[in-house]
Amino acid sequence: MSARILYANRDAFVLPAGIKEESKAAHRMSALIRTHLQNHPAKAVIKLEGEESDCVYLMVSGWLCVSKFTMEGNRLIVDILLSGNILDPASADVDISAVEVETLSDVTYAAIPRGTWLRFVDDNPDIVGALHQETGAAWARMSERMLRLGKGGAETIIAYALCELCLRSTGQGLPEVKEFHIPMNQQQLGDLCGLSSVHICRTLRRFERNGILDVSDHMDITIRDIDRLADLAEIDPDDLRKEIMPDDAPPPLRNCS
Amino acid sequence: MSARILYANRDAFVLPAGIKEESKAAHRMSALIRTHLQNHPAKAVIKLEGEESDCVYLMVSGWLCVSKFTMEGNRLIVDILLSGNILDPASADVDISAVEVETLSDVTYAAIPRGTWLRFVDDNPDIVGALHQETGAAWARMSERMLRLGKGGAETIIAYALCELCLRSTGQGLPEVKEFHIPMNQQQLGDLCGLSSVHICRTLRRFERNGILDVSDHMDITIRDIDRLADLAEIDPDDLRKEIMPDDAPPPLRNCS
DNA sequence: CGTCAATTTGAAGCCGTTCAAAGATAGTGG
DNA sequence: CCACTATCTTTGAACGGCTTCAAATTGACG
Repeated sequence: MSARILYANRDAFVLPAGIKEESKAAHRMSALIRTHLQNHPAKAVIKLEGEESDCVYLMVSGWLCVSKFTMEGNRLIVDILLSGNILDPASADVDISAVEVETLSDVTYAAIPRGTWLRFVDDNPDIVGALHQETGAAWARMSERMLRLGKGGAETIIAYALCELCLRSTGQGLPEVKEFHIPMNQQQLGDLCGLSSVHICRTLRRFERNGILDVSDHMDITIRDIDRLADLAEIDPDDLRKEIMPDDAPPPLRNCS
Repeated sequence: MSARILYANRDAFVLPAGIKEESKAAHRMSALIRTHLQNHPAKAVIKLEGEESDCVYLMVSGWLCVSKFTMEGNRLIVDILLSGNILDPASADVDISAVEVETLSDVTYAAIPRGTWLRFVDDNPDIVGALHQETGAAWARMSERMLRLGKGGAETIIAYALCELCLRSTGQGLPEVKEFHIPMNQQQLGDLCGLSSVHICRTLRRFERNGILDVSDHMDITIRDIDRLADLAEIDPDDLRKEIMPDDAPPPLRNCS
């Protein structure tokens, strides 16, 4: 059951497992996405918590963050969405978004009305496998982060967040990556880790002091000692990739203009 | 898009949105479940983290807990599964379970080989809507819990866990419920809340002292002041139900013998 | 150069953990 | 029926990690 979802930009195709690019399903998917394509600049709020929500989002490129708020206004970023990820912001009660959705960078996605999307899946059973796998991967990465949020100190949570974002955004294995960029500030990284921005700052500086990584120029991360970082994150670099990344996931594409 | 999944026991049926009980899909689903039905006693480990995993689980009755472990052996319960819930323990890398699955009570479920299940969904597009909604509900309730795990004090986390479990296990609205039972000890509730069992104990006793609820006989909860409990949990009882419970979810069934 | 946002650093305080030991409860066998 | 064991709950005391508040510093942009 290997499944693959591949988004390209202009010549967009979404290819479920084993579907030839020339197949009907591939062409229909491509058309569906192209019809609903949207671009948004960084720092745009796409959807508010509690707002009406009738679309499913298929990410094409860029960084999207999905968050929830406590009554005192504290935010937790529930998940980050990158190229290839799928989101239905609706709660069990359809039409009401359970989350806020916001761009972290320039973003391109297809916003497909839920009815259209479900009908499309109905009519193209070939993509069920790919869909199942993408859903599973999203669930797995939320679980991993949740584990560290619940048990696990600040160092573990932060190190893990960095590893996850590195893996997912570069599409490469951790050992290969030297540098990568995260389009978030310390406050947002704090919201992702359930920590105060102050503590993010302190911990990142400690990582630097200990020669684990360097941070420059608003979250340009240079990994200096991947082994110790992985230790702190409590991961096996290879295992984590297999757990949270769909098979054969393509490298993310540059933004479209 | 109202969808409904309904499990019955001997005369088992799973009914996606608007499907008549007499329809072909309903009969096939019923047959599929009945063929793969399994019973397990309480405290049985169904699946270990990292173990091979080739089945999708459809819960029929009982309480199942899904958990992950840190390297030091700390556990976090990632989700609780009740009647009607669906789980694929596999990570993105199929065949390897990302989680441990364990019974909290006597449990009945259908363990369906992943291939069989995906083929079944392929062949019965009518259930795609119901599946989508069930997946969304699972995601929504994980997000809610994650929010409180990240931001939010012990009182909020615990109060929320109680509200969620009450709603889901009784199938009733919070205001209507006077008493309900949770088949977990304080240690397990701690693992669900990311708190030590000691602190669970202290906080539950404080709730009692303040007249919010009573706990007797290993987690028989009697709600005394639902408004203050909901306040602590930071929920609106009605909203929460709509967010994390699928439409028209039937009340859970008693265990089968 | 001046303004605004983000980062950095210090100090004080609280919330939850850990360790340890004492009660409570259920199940077992004499 | 009582004694015995194992498991779970309860309570106390000390410790520590993270937060909060506040102020200083840096960096980006007009």
